[in-house]
Amino acid sequence: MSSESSERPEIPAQFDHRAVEKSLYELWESAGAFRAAPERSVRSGGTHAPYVIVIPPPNVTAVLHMGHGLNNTVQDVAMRWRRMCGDEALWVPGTDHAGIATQNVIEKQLAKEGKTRFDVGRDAFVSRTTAFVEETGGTILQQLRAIGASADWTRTAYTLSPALSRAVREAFVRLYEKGLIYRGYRVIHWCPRCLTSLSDEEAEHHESDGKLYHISYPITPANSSDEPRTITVATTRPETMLGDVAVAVNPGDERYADLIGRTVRLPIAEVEIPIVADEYTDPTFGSGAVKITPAHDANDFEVGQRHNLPMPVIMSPNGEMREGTDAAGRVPADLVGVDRMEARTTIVAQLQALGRLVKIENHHHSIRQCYRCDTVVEPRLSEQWFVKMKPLAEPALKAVRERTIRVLPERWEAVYINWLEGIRDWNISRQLWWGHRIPVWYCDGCGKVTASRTDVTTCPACSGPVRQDEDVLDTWFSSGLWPFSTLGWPDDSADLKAFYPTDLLVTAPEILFFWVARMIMNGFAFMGEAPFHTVYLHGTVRDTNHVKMSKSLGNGIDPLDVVEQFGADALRYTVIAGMGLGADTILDPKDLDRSFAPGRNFVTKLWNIGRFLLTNVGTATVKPLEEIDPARLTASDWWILGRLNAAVAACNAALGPARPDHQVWREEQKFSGLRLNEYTEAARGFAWSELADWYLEAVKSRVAGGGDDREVARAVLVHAFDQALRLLHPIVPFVTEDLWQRLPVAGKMPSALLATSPWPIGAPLGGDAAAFELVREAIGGIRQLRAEYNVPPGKPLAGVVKPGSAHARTVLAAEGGTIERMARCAVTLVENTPDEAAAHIVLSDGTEIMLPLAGMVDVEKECARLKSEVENLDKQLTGLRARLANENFVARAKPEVVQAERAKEQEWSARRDQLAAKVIALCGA
RNA sequence: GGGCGGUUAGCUCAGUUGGUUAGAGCGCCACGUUGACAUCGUGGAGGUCACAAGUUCGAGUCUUGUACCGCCCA
Repeated sequence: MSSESSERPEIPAQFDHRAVEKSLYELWESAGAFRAAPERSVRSGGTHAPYVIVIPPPNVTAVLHMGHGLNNTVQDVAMRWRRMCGDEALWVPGTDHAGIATQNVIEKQLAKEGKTRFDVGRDAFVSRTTAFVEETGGTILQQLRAIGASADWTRTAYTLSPALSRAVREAFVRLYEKGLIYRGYRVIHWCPRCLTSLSDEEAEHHESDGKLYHISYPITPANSSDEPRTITVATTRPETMLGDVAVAVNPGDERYADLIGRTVRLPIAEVEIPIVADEYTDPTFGSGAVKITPAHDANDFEVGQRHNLPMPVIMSPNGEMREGTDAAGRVPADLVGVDRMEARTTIVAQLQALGRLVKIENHHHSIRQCYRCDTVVEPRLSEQWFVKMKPLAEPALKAVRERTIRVLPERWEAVYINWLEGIRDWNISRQLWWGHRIPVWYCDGCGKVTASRTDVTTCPACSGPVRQDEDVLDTWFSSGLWPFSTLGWPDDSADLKAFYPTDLLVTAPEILFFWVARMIMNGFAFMGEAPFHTVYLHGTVRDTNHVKMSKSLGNGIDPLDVVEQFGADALRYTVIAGMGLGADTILDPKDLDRSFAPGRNFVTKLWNIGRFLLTNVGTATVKPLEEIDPARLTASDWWILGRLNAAVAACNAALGPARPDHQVWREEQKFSGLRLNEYTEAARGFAWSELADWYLEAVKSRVAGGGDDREVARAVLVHAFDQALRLLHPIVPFVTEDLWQRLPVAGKMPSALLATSPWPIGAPLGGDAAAFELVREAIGGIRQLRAEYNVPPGKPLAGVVKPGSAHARTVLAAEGGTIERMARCAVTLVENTPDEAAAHIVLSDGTEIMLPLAGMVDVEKECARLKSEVENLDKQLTGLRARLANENFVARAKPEVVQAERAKEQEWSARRDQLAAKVIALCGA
């Protein structure tokens, strides 16, 4: 035995993720592997192309769930891939102050103490919330480390930090100065529970089975002899009738033509309101007459404006019936203070008693609910700040249409364009206390309104006292600045120069409008450039019933449980391998073992490959492949190097291109890349199905032996494994780094990390990678016969082989040992196979293998098997020949297709004849 | 009501400009521990690509329609 046998390293039998993940993460972090340096970016005179991702900032109160797990794993795969490719990779982490969500958390705390925020007051409330965030706010970022997220933590951002708050003020004031922010009275979406207005996006549509109430309003007689008449209106919200100011009919509707200009007496409220003509009224819906409630319906508001109608508000902010602006005398005493839902029941009963209720129909429609608390949204007239969106949307539309920005999967581009084309102004006022207070000051003395980057204490016009707007900005206003506010904007910072624009944005389609579109608009508005060139929208994590996972439904999976049980790598591998572009991820919260089996199994397999390889290779330094004389490489060596090249190419094709060549995506590249499942399959297939299943087996005896060939085998083996680990590192960073650290590679610095090692590059191949395919086919054939004849896998066999060519003879002679070991079958090369009772197989190149299997071969069975194979080939050949006989095919198909079909015909028919001859010899038929 | 998407193996999904006998993982069946790995190995079964019509030499792939499911918007 050589001295190296005593240098077998100790490798644990199992990869103990609990013991190593934390220390590996600390190793990366302490080495600064995730830290980006602006001076290295080519934009700042450096030599590295920057590759930047800004994290979709999780809510500061959030804890990690599978949605975060998936989202951040995708980003980390991209980051680690680009880092290894030599980019100056920057992943900016951070959190979002999440106005409504965070305020809700603190309000719930207060409720437990029997208090409301109004009891404690604004300042105390904000202090309390700030303290809460300081205490718990870093939780989710800490949790991201557990799944291996390679973010640059030195750049951790927070939307409500002083720096980012300054960016918010700058953005607000700039838009205000350009006239793109204005204040106005509108019917907005109001959440009576959160007590704030919502944007269109925050008021979500939900299908619901409601009722359509038909109510007759008595028409006021023109004179005493006038017949009593009524007009019937249809509504889903009868309680709003107290705020009715008109009945509208379509001007072309003959049924009502003579009534236009008359008035009706509104029941219950007992006020006189006009009948007006307006195109808005759909004559085919309901009765063709519609009640107009301008303060509680956005469409009615517009009708009201057109006809100069009053706009009485008949509900209080918390959704109780109450006389508000312009509503004096409209709400009867018995309804005051009654909740709007209860008021509906009461009013319907009263209408019935009055004989005014004509009928009630079932009506399927969609109603808006608050995206935070699901409360039915109340349209409500109020004064709010708005962003004028049309001018901002134009460059954002253009960018996608002209391929500066691509959205994957492709179908979301259509959704994005459709939304931007119909964009409406954005209500950015929130009647909350937690958030960026609107930087506008009012002077009650002279009426001056001042928007300012710095706090205003006295009126710039009259020096009188001023008061700041009470409201805060929509959280999405600040997150919309994220790609540049996190890099130091509005300062002309080194980071901004080096890293803006960013590259990739990874998120869920739900926030395409909320966030992605607004970042794009802001990118153009404030930076003059798109904030990123690629938007990658991934699917949703669901349970086996396809229900979205959520804490409240109890069907969630805690990623940290998964990490604890199976390791971060298993979690990552499972979600990445199973993720088609834009496809949902289905996991079973009741069976984590099964759900995460793909990842767990793969990590175990990879560990075992490494363990075997390392113990057999030993600790002595392995020569780099370049120092090995190519003439010494065997068929299996060339084969695995060829497969490696193919795997590298497949991984690159699945992942890239990383960025457009010249700012704009070429049409043919626009939707390519980021096929993470394909990438995973290519890397997995190489490591498992090729390296482990074939090469490792083929090379075993060479590595166990001694002499020069052992050096060759060690060099090829370690090279192939090293490259495999690199390909796999972005997916399973921990186990690959652990194994890679143990590789006895020559010249490797002790401080070297796989995380910052170069991504594999395919190398030109100097030998025949295909020769070994014949060996694999021979082994497969023998194994198949073994299984068919129920020959135990352990029982050695002796086979006779007639090579199909001189080349095959050479290969089989050289690799006979491999076949013997892998198929447990010694092979003897012959000129002609004897015609005796035996099991046969013919390989694609015509090589015949015969296993005598004395006493085991059932001649009848073997004949049947061979005959069925001949029949099968005949069937295939019939189709193939028909195609080739078709003049149209030969004339119109591409030449290379025809050529391939001809070659196939040759091969199949030769094989068929060979098998048919076998049948005659063996079965005499 | 408008728009978009999906329907491929028992399950979850791939399938690039139309071109071999449509793939992977999990699950299933049979056999198997010769120590890298039973979280494994070897072999295998399983699909008229939702349905109908059309274009084409050729359709899972393109066109139209139908059914069912889902998403976005009003």
